[in-house]
Amino acid sequence: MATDGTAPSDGLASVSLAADLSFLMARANALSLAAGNAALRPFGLSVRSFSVLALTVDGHRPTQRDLATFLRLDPSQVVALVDGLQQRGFVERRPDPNDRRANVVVATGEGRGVYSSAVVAARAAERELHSALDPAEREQLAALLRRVAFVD
Amino acid sequence: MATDGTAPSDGLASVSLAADLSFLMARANALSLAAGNAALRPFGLSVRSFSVLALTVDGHRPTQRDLATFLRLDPSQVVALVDGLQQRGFVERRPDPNDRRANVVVATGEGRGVYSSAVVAARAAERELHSALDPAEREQLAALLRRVAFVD
DNA sequence: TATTGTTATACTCTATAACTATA
DNA sequence: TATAGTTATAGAGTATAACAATA
Repeated sequence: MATDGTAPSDGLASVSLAADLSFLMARANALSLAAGNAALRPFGLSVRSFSVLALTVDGHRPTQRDLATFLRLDPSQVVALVDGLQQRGFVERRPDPNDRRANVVVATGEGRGVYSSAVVAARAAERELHSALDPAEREQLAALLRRVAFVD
Repeated sequence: MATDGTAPSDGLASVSLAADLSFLMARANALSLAAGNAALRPFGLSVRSFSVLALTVDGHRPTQRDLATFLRLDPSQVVALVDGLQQRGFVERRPDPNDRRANVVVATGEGRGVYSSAVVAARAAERELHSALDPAEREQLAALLRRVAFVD
């Protein structure tokens, strides 16, 4: 392709890198992240803060440490994320009755309301991004990713 | 699970977020990025700089603009990446004979040597990360990701 | 002694705007 | 008028170390 010495415009897609799982994953994730953040911005959320909110709205009462472990974040990052959500009135810190060192993070009524709207927008953006795949393929992709993401 | 009001240790895996394609992709990519960077560090490379080097070693003569477009990076980021690779003697900037504004980026002999070692380490790290999948499943994952990553 | 949340710091990554030289 | 490369800068995101309160 470029054996003639000319600069290709988009022939790069034929390079070995394009067969690289890591590269494909990075590229797909970049698109996913951008679409997710764009969809969540009107709600004052990012993919990151949405993830924290999602973990507090359906009956779980995670400590900040639980959030850090599950989201693979440093505890200091969770502090900043919970600060942001608390300032907007979406979550509250409550003392953990089982451990006086720990804070349990719970969604407020307002937080649950914002989440229920935001999750619809996020799912729509996700479907849009994966419109090249049919529902069965989407489930197949999720199953494969789950096995890679949760090897532990 | 937490309907009794106690804080779960890892029950978060049952939350709706874990079924979220974007979340799974972000998590899988984070693992992939960490493994890739660790594997490439001994060569003085990161996943990012490795990608640039890979695009210059097999006969292509991309301009910096080509690199930015294909890697979905801002041109200013490509400047910094090429600077780093050039300082290590892995690539050179050459004037583009077809456009005096543009630089063509070409790998040096040393750059090609480092790449051929680094790509082995990167592929090994990738296989290790995806050890939960058999070869057919890995190809299936790559095919699905390719269709999401290259919708264009 | 070890752990939870916190603060502080630094380093990478990302996004943006402006400038120059060419087209 | 638009494009390639560059510079500068500011904002995210990430990683690390240290500290007070508690286990």
